[in-house]
Amino acid sequence: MILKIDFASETPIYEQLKNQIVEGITFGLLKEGEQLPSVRQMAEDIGINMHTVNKAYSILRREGLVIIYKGSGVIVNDFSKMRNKSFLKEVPLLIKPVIAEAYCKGINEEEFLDKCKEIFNSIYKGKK
Amino acid sequence: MILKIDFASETPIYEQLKNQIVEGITFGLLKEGEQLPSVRQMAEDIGINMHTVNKAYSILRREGLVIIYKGSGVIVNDFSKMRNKSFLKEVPLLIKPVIAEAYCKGINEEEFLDKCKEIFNSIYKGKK
DNA sequence: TAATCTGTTATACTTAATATATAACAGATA
DNA sequence: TATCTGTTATATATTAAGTATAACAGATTA
Repeated sequence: MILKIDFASETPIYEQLKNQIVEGITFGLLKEGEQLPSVRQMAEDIGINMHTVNKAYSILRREGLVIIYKGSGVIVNDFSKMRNKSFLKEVPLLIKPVIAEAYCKGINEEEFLDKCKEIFNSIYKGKK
Repeated sequence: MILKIDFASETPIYEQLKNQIVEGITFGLLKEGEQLPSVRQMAEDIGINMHTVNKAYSILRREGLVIIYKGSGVIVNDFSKMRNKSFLKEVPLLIKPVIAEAYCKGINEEEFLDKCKEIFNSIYKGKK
């Protein structure tokens, strides 16, 4: 899996890393049970500090997306069986600002939903 | 219009303020041509610094959502005629991480799109 | 005209988040 | 026994965020 960190971005490195791993899992680039590079290896590959990687991994563990075996390594959790209903309540809080800005800039409901559907379609494509 | 700032939030104050004004415009709480409180008045109302308000206002001007008259005040721009096609390209970048996380946590396409539609419906409700 | 409002700019300061750097520790593996 | 794994601790540098004061120029109003 190829990771691209934008060092000029306002988004923190650990968050970019976390997001890309989540997307890797979602879009099928990272399979269930697959092992992630060690914190040191990942840090060396990207050219960042070990602790920055560790921060991303820890967040992923807290969210249940990976399992960390102390002394062994980090593997992708079986999220197909997972169902976190509570996150459904957070979705509106996350997308409301995006929809508001989009609407102000002349983007209508159909256009917005199409973009969402495109993303879901690329998820299904990665799964087949 | 009622503004609620969460001082314990990770989201910066100026960004919360900006988002709530954008949402105010979108959901019809702020009408076109309506004047916003001055940077000093708004700062006093919320209990924050003048510069923090100014930062939010400046961002809104850069995005074309308000017009600032130096010496006079800040008014809501006529965004009904505005169409910023370039933002349509940014939408996937903004919602992709949200969809990815939602999908990992067992939320499917229908559930996600329903949340989006609910938000759009509340926009239409505010406009009628 | 003078006073007072508006946004703007400049400077200085404090706090917190981010990221790095080293080191050491305990569990797992070869 | 080495060497890998994640983890914890400590220290440091940098940057973003927020505050505090002050001054400036344009607009408004008494």
